[in-house]
Amino acid sequence: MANVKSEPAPRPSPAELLAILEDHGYRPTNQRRDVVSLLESKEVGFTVEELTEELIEVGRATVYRTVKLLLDAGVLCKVTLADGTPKYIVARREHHHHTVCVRCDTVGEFRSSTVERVLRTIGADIPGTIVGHRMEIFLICESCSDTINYFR
Amino acid sequence: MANVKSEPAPRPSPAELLAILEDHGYRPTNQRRDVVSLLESKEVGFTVEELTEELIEVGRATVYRTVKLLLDAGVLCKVTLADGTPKYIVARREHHHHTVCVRCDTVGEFRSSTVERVLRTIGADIPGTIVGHRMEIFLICESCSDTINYFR
DNA sequence: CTCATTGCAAATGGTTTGCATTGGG
DNA sequence: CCCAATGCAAACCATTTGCAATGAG
Repeated sequence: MANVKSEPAPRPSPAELLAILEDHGYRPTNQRRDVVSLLESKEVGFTVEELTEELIEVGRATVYRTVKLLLDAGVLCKVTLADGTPKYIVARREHHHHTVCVRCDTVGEFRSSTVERVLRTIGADIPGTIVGHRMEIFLICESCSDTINYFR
Repeated sequence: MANVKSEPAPRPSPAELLAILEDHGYRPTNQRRDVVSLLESKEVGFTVEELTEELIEVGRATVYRTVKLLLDAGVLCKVTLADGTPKYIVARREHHHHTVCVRCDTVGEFRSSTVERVLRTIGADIPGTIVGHRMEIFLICESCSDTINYFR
């Protein structure tokens, strides 16, 4: 218990996301507005392809460009599933890690001060200057284990 | 200190790698022999493209197929660099994590019983059944920080 | 003789880019 | 008016696949 926070934290609103882009010097165009608005409905991790399908009015390249801007701004995270395919999620926290369900690919977010502390400790034993880390926990989520799957 | 082992452990020899493939029911063909032999000279993490360039006598598809067999057999690991590009390394240990130098992309290996213990503890606080994890530590390795780089 | 393995080239998935066009500030 | 931003299609990178040819047991 404690030390692990996996409760959903408040997510930035579309307006806030747009403001973040403006802070980085990018214009709040209609296309960018459309992309960040759509993000509001994305809860579990999505692909860029999904975005482009729902945003027929925005060119694929623009969607990718906007996703990249948001990635650079730190408001989106790219998560690599166990099989290597990429998904994106809207970040709720500054620094965090991801959980990925190996059955349904749902991506979650958690942070643990214990992990951070341990990593700092470990750092002392690893040659070089540590500048960051990444961690994913693979699991079978509750709704997947609740579902008795007769076909597996 | 202690608890973190980052010293190079003995690596499987080409003959051992080939034997592992045979154990999995795959024939020790000349192409596979060539691939595993080349692995012996690979210390810091390599791309499949590098392998194909040095193995002009082996078809690209065969190199990829062999890499996949070795990946499945657990003797190769795929590591995703900070920028998303994939590299491969020959695994020295059963379960371990990777360090990646953000300057030179050199991939290292380490394991830490502390990390494993902490992850088990955290598991109790995360909903679902944990089936695995992945972790990368990004750093600036010693030779990169030793090198004063006038061009950065 | 047969089936695993190979090589080629084409297809794939995810993403980026060149370039001419558009549209806010 | 100008430059940031866009859309399109082509390029790109890592990887996979279909299929006919090969080759080892």
